[in-house]
Parts: sequence; structure tokens; C-alpha cells
Amino acid sequence: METVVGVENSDEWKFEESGFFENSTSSLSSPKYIADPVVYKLVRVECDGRFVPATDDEVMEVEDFLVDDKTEMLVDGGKNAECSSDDGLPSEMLQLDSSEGLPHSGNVKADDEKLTSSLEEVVPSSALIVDENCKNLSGSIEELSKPSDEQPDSAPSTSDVCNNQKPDFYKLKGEICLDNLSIKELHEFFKATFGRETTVKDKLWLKRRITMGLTNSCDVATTTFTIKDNKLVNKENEESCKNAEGSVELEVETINNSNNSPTNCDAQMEDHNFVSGKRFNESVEFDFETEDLHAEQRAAKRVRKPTKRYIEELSEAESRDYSPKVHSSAKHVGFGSTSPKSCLRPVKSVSFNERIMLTRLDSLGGSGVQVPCVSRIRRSRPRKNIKALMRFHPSSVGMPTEVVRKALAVPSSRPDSVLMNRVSESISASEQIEPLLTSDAENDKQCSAIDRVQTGKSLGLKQTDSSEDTSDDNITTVPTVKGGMRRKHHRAWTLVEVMKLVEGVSKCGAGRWSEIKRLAFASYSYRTSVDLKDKWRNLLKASFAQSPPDEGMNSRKHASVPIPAPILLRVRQLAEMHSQMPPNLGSNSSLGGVSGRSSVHETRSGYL
DNA sequence: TTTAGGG
DNA sequence: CCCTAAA
Repeated sequence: METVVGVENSDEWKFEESGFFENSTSSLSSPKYIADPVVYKLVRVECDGRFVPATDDEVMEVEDFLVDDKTEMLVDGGKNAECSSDDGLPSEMLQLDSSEGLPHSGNVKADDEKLTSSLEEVVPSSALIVDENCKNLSGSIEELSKPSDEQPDSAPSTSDVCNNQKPDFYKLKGEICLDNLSIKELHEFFKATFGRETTVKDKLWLKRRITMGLTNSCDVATTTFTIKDNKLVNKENEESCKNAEGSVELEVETINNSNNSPTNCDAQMEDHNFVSGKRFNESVEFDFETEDLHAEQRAAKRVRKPTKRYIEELSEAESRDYSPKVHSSAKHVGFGSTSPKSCLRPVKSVSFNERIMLTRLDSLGGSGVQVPCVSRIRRSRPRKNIKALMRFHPSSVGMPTEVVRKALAVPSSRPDSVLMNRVSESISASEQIEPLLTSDAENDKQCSAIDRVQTGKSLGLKQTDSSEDTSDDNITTVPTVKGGMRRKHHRAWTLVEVMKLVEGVSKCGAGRWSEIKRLAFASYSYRTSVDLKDKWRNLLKASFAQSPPDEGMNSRKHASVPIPAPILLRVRQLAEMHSQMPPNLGSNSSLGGVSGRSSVHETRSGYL
């Protein structure tokens, strides 16, 4: 039995490492540190723990994998291209074929055909929609943007807007203003955005991080953090970005070159320029999240001996995000991007629950500390049928747990208070050795995924739930009286997720939830298409509800961050485009004033 | 299996 | 979120 794992090796791919380490210590606030310092080399780990160099095929697979990654960055638009250039990538990687506005990288070779076609699939469709509605949009946007404004444009003492001590950062005339937020607020915002806590105290870091998440861009200024319509304002390079992205005009955006001037906010509202709109790039956001872990550590302290927990978390993040073992890695899935040649190595060849001890040169404070790294296999809850089975044989629960755990020599790292989880994990682990135990559902999926990959048509399906585990470790499932299983914890929707959803709807149209699920939420396996639908329903409600999460509840104590007005605005636009406005609340929402507030028990659909 | 809608 | 009917 053997497995392919990633091992750090800083020599393998020149362009990956070039220039990084020089920068890593000095430029925490520079876009340069976006690149991940770790470069993997493929090796096989035999049962006895020996490392065996990977075969060329394997290496190739991963190379494609990486190239795709880079390509996606390019696809993401000009901003990233610039960013990438800072990373010292070969210039050929950065060239865009201006005739098509599509990336043609010398490194991409065969793959870029597929990529290109997939892009063409996506881009024109959005362009179509836009073309049809561009006029309407331009008209309605101004209309719509008003009701969502608390204060009319009558110069809301712009200094207030940006310099207020307690600004309503989420609805400043449709912008998100991260400036002047307290650390605590930033932490909240961070959590709402990424669904993950952070301990970083560095305001600048937090702001950049959030901004990057919200803009899906790594090109974030270090001076001011005002996000409008999911994009950062105050970009000098917007022009070039627009050109690079072609003529897809979608969102309202303002060009504003002055930095943080008090007039910014006003000007932003008045000057409605249409620039290219969204791009779909999971990888960017995804990378951010994982990179957070690294940067966080760096920012948090100096050189601290990594704690056990750190090691675990780090490894978890990596086995989820970087390890080639995570086949058609989730981070490569997304709109406008495909991973035509994901790693095909079947899960079953992976030695289950074998904790491979490795070390990686972690750039802890740039000091190059050797950090042990445990690589572990997915831990996921069992599929429904398994759980259902267990439900009918509760008495046998204890047995399989023990047996399986012993058999697999799973370190009892966690208390057994969560027996169910334990069993779940063990069982899902056993699936990997004993295919007979598995329902064919998963196998089929894997096969079909492979098939699609081989036909080059793959959308980069993630390997069923290979990355689900870590992320859903926390959501325990609980048996209900009626015999059903219910997810115990509502997984809070993060801003990023909401944005993905909105984008997904704009691409695929509301209703095609499974499509959206596959394309935009492939890496969020805990969101079912039904979840998406429900969330959209809520978003709709929220967006048409009178002026977003209103002042009424002044209690600054909202545990969750309100959905930013610009997003709601977009939801509303999309809803109108799809003529799926909620009854009664039609376009008269602008006149109605405080018409009814429809539902008092409108709960908190306007929040995350 | 996926969607739509009610609870 | 869950459940279910209907497609």
C-alpha cells in the first residue's frame, strides 16, 4: 500500500519559489506574500514509511495541477496578473491574449484549450445576460441604490462616512468600509467573511484579508479599505484590469484615484462607471483561507515552537488544500476554470488513517522552522445510508468503533464523548480499505468523475467528499425523534459563500441549484443544493425587505455581520432579471417607504 | 435526482 | 434547516 503525499521541496519548481523567501520576511503587507512558500514534491510513501520518488506520471499530474492553479489566477483577471508578476513568475505566464481576452500561457499547453473553451462557455453567457439588461441595470441601479441608503446623497458629511468612529461599515452607501474598525469588529467581520475565527491582532492584516476575500482579488491596497460592489475602490490599475477582462460590463464601479479623500464616498456614488464584473475564482478565495493559517501564524508571534494543535491544524489545512492526495482538489473547482487533469489516484490506494510524519519548512516568521506535519486521511461522517444503518443497530455501535479503531490503529486523539463521530470516522475510513462496505454511491461518483476527467470534460469535480471532512468536523449530526438525521449546528453562511451564491445565480440563473452547487460550491460540500435554494430565498427576502438590516436594531451586538448592501442590491437585480420578485414587494419598494415591513418575524434573513 | 415550496 | 411532493 502506498500513497502519494506532498513533501516540501523548495527546489522543484523554480518559478514557485523564485523571489519568495527574500520577500517573505519583509513584506507582510505586500501582495508578494500571496504565493505560498511551500512547494511540494511528489513522493510515494510505502507502508514501511519509506519515501519513494514519484513516477513521472504522478509528477506530471501535479504539474498540471499547479499550472492550472496559476492559470486560474490569470483567468481571475488583471488584478491577479499583476499580483502574480510580483511573485516572480515567468512573464510568459502573465501574458494575456488580447484578441480573446483569454489567457494563453506558455506553460499551459494542452490544457489551455480546455480552459479556453470552458471560459467561453462562461463568459459569453454572462455577457449575454448583461447585454440584455445592461440598460435596465444602469437605470435601476441608481434607483435601487437609493432605498438602500440610509442617508440620501446629500453629502452625508463624507467625513462621517469614512472617518466615523463607529461607522456602519457594511452599508455605507453600498460600500463596505473597513477603515476605522476596531480589532474586535474586524474579527467579527473576518469570521463572517471566512467562517473562521482569527486571532491576528494586526488591523492591517485583517483588513487586507477581508478585503481580499470580498473582492476575490489579491491586489489589495494597503492604504484604504473600502469595498464597493465586491470590489475595492481606489485602484489605480482599474483601467488595465478592465481591459484585460474584456468588455463584459456588469457592475457599478467607480474609478477613483484619490486616496481616502473625504470626497471619495460621494464621488463613488455619483460616478457610475460600468466596468467588468465578477469573475469566478474559487481558488483565490480558497487560497486566502488556507494561506491565512500560515500568515496568521507569522503575524501572531515570532518564532514559537509549534504547538501540537498548530501542527494538527496546519496539517489539516494542507491535507485538505494542497496535498495532491486531494484529487481533483476542490480549490480548482469553479466557474470559468477547470482542472482537466486532476490527479486520478484512487482514494483506495491511500493507506487509511496512516499518519505520515513529515516535516516541512514552515516559514514561521520567515525563520525556517522545521515543523512536523502529520498527513492524515479524510475524516468524514458517513453517508446517510450508513448512518441509517447504525440507527437500527445502536447496540452494535460500540463494537465497530473499537474494532475498527484497533484495526486501523487510529490514535485516540479525541475523547470518545463524541461516539457517533468516532464511529463515523472509523467507518468512513474502513470504506477505504473495504470497498465492499461502501455503498456504490461514492464509487460511482468517483468513477464518473474519473470518466469525465478522462474525456476532458470534467468540471473538476471534487472527489466526492474528500475535503468535506475537516470542514465539517464540527457539524455533528443528531438523530431526531422521527428517525431522521438533523444537522445539529447551522453552519453560518459566510460572506464569501453568499457572494458565491449570488454569482452562481447570476451565472446559472436561480433555480439551477445543483448546477450552482457543482460549480461554485464544490468545495463546500456541506452546502446542499437545497441549502443554496433556501439561502437564496432568504437573500431574496432580505434584499427586498425595506432598507437592509436597518438601524432599528441599534444593538451593536449582532453576532453576525449583516449582509452588505451591495450584495443585497445584486440579489435584487438578479431577482428582477429573473422576474422572481417576491409578490407584493415588487419594484415599488422604492416608493413604499416603510410599507409594512412585511414581516415582523422576518427573522434575520438579512444577516449571515 | 433535482426543484419548488411549506413548515 | 427539514421534509415532501412533483417532475
